[in-house]
Amino acid sequence: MTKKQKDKTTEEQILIAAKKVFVRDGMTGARMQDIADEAGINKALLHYYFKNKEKLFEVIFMEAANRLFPKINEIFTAELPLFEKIERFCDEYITLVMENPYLPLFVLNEIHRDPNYFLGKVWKGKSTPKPEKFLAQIEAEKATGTIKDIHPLHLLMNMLSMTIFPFVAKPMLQKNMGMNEQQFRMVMEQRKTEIPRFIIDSIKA
Amino acid sequence: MTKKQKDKTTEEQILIAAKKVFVRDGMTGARMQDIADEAGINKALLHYYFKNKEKLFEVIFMEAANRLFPKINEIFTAELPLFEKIERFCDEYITLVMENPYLPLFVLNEIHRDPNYFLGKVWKGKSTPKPEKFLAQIEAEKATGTIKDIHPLHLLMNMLSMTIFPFVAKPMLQKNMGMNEQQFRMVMEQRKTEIPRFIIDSIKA
DNA sequence: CGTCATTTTAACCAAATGGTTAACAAAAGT
DNA sequence: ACTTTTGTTAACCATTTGGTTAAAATGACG
Repeated sequence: MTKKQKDKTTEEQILIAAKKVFVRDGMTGARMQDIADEAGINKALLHYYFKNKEKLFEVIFMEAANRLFPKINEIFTAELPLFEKIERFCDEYITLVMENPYLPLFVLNEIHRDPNYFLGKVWKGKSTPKPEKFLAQIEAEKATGTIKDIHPLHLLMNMLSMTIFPFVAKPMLQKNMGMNEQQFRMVMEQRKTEIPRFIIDSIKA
Repeated sequence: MTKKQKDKTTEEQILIAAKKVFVRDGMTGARMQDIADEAGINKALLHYYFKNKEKLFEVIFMEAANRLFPKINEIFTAELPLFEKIERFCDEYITLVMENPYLPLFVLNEIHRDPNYFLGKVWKGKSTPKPEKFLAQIEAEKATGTIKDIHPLHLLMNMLSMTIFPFVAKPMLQKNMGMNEQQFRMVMEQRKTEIPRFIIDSIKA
């Protein structure tokens, strides 16, 4: 290609395949051959486009992490009333993750596998979350008497838990409670409003 | 040994080592050599006590699953007022998982890796959860007017999420929010009472 | 066309890994 | 004591796996 043709087809194919396999099997479980097969190409071609497994993984992981974390960080920095912040976060985050329901488990998993890699690659400079502002906002609302005396950190953890956990536990919910794809989507759709309602009911003075 | 001596030292050593390695690296990531090293024995001895990796894994996984699930099921079947049920569950479950903080991620992970294995081995006969009773109890409380009109399934999911998720996200919380082991323990200790308070504040009429 | 860079492939390689074998040590049973 | 069973080890094997090589297509461009 002279400069940059429109058809990155092969590289794109690889990235799509790699994402699928990595998210499904994790860094250790993923096999280069599987990715090659999934992309419909030769295994050597993988190393032609991406030097090695680690490099390829990094691209996929970074893309996943950079999709999940900035949205969380938004609620820390946004200039919005607390309740509205909570409502928008739950709605937007569930919408976001709905497109890739297995991303959270994948990311959590890899952080668990190598916390320092995560710290160095993802957290370095880029969108470093500053919870302080959000926590301070909660303290402020407590002072003005709009919400009860709840510990800010727990409120934050509660919101994140209720929003993210169902995705992490998705296979269990499906196998255990006999939830099919359709039902899962419906329940998560409900949770966009159920979680904020649940939280606000709990903390409003 | 004549019948069953008191020193199952070797087998116990293996199980301790296997648990450590499997929970840390998962089924695919775990290496038999690592387990052998961790147990301070020869690799062949592993296969002497446990036929193969899968068999050894099964023992570890089943033990983990059978530690985590029955407690959840308890809240479905227990004969207790709703609020008390919630309080006791959060307290007991956090206490339980605190002893093995990485078990939830491990189990969730393996269910994700092979949902049918989980369904067949763990869910088969043994302690099959019946959420119906718990959900019915919530409906009943709604009818008597002690709690608001919340969807039972969401209440259940909320409680499980807030209780379990922090353990799944533990490495992230530690690396991100700069939480050390001591702080994590303290926060989880608080959550034993914070979560029930949060829930009850939200749903009590 | 012919040349040069880019893309793609088949064959290959070294290391890692799950698992086996056969021999050896230590008890247990007699 | 000696025979048998149980526990343990070093060496080995077959397969898998990430990665390389060299050659063949493919295409850009004069």
